[in-house]
Amino acid sequence: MQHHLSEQEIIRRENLQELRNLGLDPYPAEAFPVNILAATIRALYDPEAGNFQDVCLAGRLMSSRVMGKASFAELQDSSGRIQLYISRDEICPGENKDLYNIVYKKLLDLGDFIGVKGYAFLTKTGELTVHVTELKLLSKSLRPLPVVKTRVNEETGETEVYDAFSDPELRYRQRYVDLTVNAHVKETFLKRSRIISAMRRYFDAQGWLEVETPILQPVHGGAAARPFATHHNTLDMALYLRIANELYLKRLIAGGFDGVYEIGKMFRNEGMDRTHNPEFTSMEIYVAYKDYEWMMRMVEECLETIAREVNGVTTVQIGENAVEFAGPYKRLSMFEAIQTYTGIDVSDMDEAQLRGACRQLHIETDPSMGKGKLIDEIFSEKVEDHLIQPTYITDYPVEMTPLAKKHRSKPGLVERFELFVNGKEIANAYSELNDPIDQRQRFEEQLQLAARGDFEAMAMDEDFLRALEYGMPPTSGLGIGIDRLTMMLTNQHTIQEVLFFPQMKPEKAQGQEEDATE
RNA sequence: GAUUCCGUAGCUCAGUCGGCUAGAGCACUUGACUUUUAAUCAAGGGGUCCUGGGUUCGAAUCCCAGCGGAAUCACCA
Repeated sequence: MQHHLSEQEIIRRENLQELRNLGLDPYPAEAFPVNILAATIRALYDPEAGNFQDVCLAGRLMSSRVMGKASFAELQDSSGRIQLYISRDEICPGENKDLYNIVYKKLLDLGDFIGVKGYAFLTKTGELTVHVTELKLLSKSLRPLPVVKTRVNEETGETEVYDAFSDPELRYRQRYVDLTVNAHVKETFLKRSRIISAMRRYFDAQGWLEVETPILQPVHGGAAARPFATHHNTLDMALYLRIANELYLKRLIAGGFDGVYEIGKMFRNEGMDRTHNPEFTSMEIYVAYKDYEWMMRMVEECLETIAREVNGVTTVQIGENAVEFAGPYKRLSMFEAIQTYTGIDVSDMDEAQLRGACRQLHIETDPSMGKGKLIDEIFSEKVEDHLIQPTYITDYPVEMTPLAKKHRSKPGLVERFELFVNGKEIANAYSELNDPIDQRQRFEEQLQLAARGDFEAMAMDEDFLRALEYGMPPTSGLGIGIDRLTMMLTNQHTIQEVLFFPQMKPEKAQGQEEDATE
């Protein structure tokens, strides 16, 4: 249904028709022979050499200052903006001045895609400018973009922004507008893309294989979370959108691959906030014949490489903190960390003693919590916030971690680490449990937790157990939350700022059917 | 899910002890101007004050409900 047109939209549609009446196609089909980006000219123009004398570029018309028979305008392409100088007699060499007087001055609107040919020069105020010799409309814009203006304050030297397009709802719902008018937004997403490609390059260079595993899973396993449920009509069976891919990747290690990794979406039917979106991107990797000690060294090298490739340096400013991603990272066992920040030694406590410790620390508990969960509560309440510089927390209680191998020397613990940066977990890794009998027992303990009311307890996966029974080599596995990592490396503090299209409520509540899934 | 705050022009925002025709800047329209740059100058148009009820002689303003959003808190990455 057509929305109510504003005055400015009506004018743009009239301009569109007027262009057609003049025989100009507002949406021409043919390619435009772009040969340069604005940023390239800006970086390499040399007034002495007089280079860039035959440029052809295209983008949106973002501002226009008409001064009679000459105009200055700004063109914005994928790389940024550059000023245009448009002189009437230059683009209209003959008697007919319509292209300038009518098409350019009256029928073009801000936001239109145009193509120009011309040559670079410096104006007498020193602004790098493309002197336009040819001008062509490439695509008409029918809605006005927000006009964001900036000025450099001469006293402070800071760039001041006027009329910023800043409403988060509008920015997320209309990301195309956000990307067009807010240059820093584009920068964040470019970095996100570079983070993923740098990670992929690093893994590929080690000879590990990128794989894809099912998103639709009959048994949701590999993590503690509530899934989205769906239904396959032909098979007439329940399927779940994956909450993790861990158990499938380990099947592939059992199948004989030395290293496999997957970068992909996971789906969890849980709350949404500044750090959680229902679908998010995770990287999981499994490497045979390795352990979690080896994995810690690998993660250090990998993150240092990524930080360097994305930001050029290994130090990242995250809010108030300068975080150093070059390894080696500090290591603390979970019990050491709790002792350090609470003064309490929980290493030998039973469930009742742990409840007492929680009371002492003013941490709420409920009866469904087992020993592992109680320790986890103390840790997240009292320790996490202190872990600013990259820190490995190692050796978790076995109750918390049903898929990790028991510690080689510390009874009751597993060989697991999580990496914390700026008070948040960004990686989780184990020496993977490959003893099928132990694994079956762990699943059974999870079933008991589920019976006590823990919704997040894992389900038994018989096929995975069958794979382990055939045999899986000793393996170390790692998961990294790509969105969280991106937030850190780009200094963004909401997940919505690193997702192009964060999940939102429907735009119009009226006339929308609510799904009866609650 | 809980609490607090917000919703006025295309954009950013003023405007509430309830009171005349709801304002500003940018954007838009008309005109002037051949090296400007938040271009300038002159004139002009543009509003479901989120929606629906209520109180009142009178509601953008007060009350109730709803919708949408933000922040903080709780849980999962």
